[in-house]
Amino acid sequence: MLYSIGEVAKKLDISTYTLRYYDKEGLLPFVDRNAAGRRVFKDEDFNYLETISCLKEAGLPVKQIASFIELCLAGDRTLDERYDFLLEQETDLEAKMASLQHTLDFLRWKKWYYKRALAAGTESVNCLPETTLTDPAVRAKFDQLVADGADPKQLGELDRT
Amino acid sequence: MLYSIGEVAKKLDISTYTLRYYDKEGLLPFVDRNAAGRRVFKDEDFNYLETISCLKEAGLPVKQIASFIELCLAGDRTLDERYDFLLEQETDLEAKMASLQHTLDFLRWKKWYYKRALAAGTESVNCLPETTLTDPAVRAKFDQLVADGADPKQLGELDRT
DNA sequence: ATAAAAGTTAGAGCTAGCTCTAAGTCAAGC
DNA sequence: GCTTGACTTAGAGCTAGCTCTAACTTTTAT
Repeated sequence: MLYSIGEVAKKLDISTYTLRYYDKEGLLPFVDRNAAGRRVFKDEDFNYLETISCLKEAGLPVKQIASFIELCLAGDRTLDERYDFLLEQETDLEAKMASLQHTLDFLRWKKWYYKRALAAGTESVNCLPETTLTDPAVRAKFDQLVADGADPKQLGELDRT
Repeated sequence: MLYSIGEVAKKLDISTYTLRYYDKEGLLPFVDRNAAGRRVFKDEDFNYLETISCLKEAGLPVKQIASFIELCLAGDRTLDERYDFLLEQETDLEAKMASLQHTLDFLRWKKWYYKRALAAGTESVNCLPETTLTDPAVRAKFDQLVADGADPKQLGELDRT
């Protein structure tokens, strides 16, 4: 099976502009051309496209993805380099996810903070007297609930019955 | 305690340029000025700065963060809006993390793929005969190992003794 | 045979998020 | 009193990643 750039764009739900931009940046050196100079995608190209979209999702800049694709096309002598590259991306992504988990923890603490404020009708229930500084005891209370096994997501959940 | 823009920049490990840019974009309306017009940060401002850096980490555009900060300064009448905002960010971030988990799964499958290729000395062990299409049976094997309880991270780990 | 749809290139334009420069003010140390 | 360094503003400049335009060619449908 062969596919035009428009068909590929539709399948991957991206614009033909973007695909041509990727090609220009060296992400699609594997794409063939027909006699008229039009891009012709093959079934096996979707292997590469899947890899590209994965690396993009992981947050890699286009140039780095291009150099990985280049390694792929260079044949079996770059197998170890490709493995190392993927290992590095795995490590980076694990770090990123850990960081996002902290961000999520923060959002949940703040949700609980606002749930308390809503119940009291005022944010000041969470603050030290006469200030807008968060009362460390309030934060400690939240941490304690979580340490005692409460689900941080549900702790901040509002009853809207 | 009061802090200059330079001190805050050092504490947060960002540039003073960036802090002024944030101010220009409305992220720091809470920062006071001294008689000479210089920015003066208070201890309680770090509450906001922590929130800002959390929302940035979550991937929110600066303008959206600015509108949340505006809500915060508007007082108790916006408590419910602020709660809803955080709830939405939590939902979005959960979706994002799920998507990154898929990306990580893909990287680990590819690591295993290359581990196999390295062991054989050639990528073709993973492909259908006479093609560069990944053999579905190879992929299925990996999925089976994971389904049987193997750690996808360790499956692709290389022995480098 | 011709009109519409889809492809091609080169290159301009756009947005977000910084990052820096220029010209000037202010504060601290010698 | 003078230099050094940190601050101020307005606005220019930069990069990444698209996104689109213009001018042209090819393919498809009527």
